[in-house]
Amino acid sequence: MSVPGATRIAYTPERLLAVAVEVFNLRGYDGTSMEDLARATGITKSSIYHHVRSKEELLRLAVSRALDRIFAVLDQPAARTGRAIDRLEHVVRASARVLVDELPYVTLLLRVRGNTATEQWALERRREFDRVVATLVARAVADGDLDDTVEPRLATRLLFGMLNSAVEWYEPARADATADLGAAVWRLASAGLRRRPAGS
Amino acid sequence: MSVPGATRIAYTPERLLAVAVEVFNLRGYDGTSMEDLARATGITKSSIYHHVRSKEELLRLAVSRALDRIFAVLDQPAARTGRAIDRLEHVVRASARVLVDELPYVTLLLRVRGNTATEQWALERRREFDRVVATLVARAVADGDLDDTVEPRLATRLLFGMLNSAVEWYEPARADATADLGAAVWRLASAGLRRRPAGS
DNA sequence: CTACCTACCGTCCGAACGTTCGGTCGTTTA
DNA sequence: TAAACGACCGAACGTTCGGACGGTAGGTAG
Repeated sequence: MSVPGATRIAYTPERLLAVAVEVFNLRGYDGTSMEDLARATGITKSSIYHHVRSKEELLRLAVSRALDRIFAVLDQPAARTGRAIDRLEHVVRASARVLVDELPYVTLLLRVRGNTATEQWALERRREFDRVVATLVARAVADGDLDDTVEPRLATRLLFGMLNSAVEWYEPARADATADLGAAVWRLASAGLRRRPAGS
Repeated sequence: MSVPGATRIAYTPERLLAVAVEVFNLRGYDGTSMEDLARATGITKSSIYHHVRSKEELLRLAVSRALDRIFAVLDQPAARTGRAIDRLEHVVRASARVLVDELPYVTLLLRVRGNTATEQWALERRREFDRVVATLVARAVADGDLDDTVEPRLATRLLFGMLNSAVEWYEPARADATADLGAAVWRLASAGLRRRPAGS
């Protein structure tokens, strides 16, 4: 932690995690060996075990981080008060911001398959998030703001399927038309792609 | 395992593949051992090698099947002639049908990460499909059928992100509101979820 | 100087991995 | 009836896996 100019940069669990998550996303968690991590970090396998207890702990730290940020969205004032449709819009836009800001961690979270206890816990929390959003959609339908032929659970899945697909193609480096992912998703989901016949 | 009265049902590569793909989707390809497959098939590891050359061959057979069906969509007449917007609608609906009909194979295809040569080839073919669809979207914009603020590549990714997310939640057994996945996806993508102010 | 700490390394372990091999057994063919 | 075949098995192969262990270099504190 001391900063004596040009000495070796020591690993913290945080920095180690960042490297590990990149490799996990490249090769898949199961497809990544501790040797792969050693190569990517520049330290040996045994040194990694100085910082973390196990390979699975790295996974747990990563998905916890992603889940914490995502659930924090639901606690924001704009997600808790006001008209359901506006709360929904806020959740979509804020989730998109989390996805972009924490891209590697969210990516890993969305690829979890349920092999270990950690992964099953992650899946359960994701389902919980979906349930909350589906409730929001249902209220927006009841309010008359969403088409009443919309099935809330289906709409939620398509909406977040669209948003979450970004982990497969979003490139933070490129400052292209996808500057605001949340805006693009919300626009498509609420108004559709089709050209409006007349004004507005 | 054999019951005295009944004749033994022998495995074909096809039947073996069906079982293997189910397990791959449950545990992930890298997370599945040949022992896992042996347990799931009821024959031994060595017997599996009587039918297929390697574990990777099972993956190749599976993703080939999915890719063949998906690319067949682009060759259908309705995808090759007519107004771009109608061709696009057909591609979405027909892709949805393929996704549902070949759910396990498409699921596996969409989870491929590029670890082996087989996987990289699968990724490249998927990109090719996306390119064709993006061209279709661009033409529909040029025709004035899609909003001209729509960025073709982004729209394509969101559209198919939405559709492809179905592999994570679609249950063929349940005959619920998602009877026609393609219709639901196309409806959301073209018109959006929002309630229209007045008639139509 | 000594004692101690943190970050790291080299070496090793048992288990599990994908794959191979020699062989068995019931059915089909000649 | 004898030969051939297809489907399968048990045991083992060399390799790689996640992880353990005993060290050591260098900074800091007394």
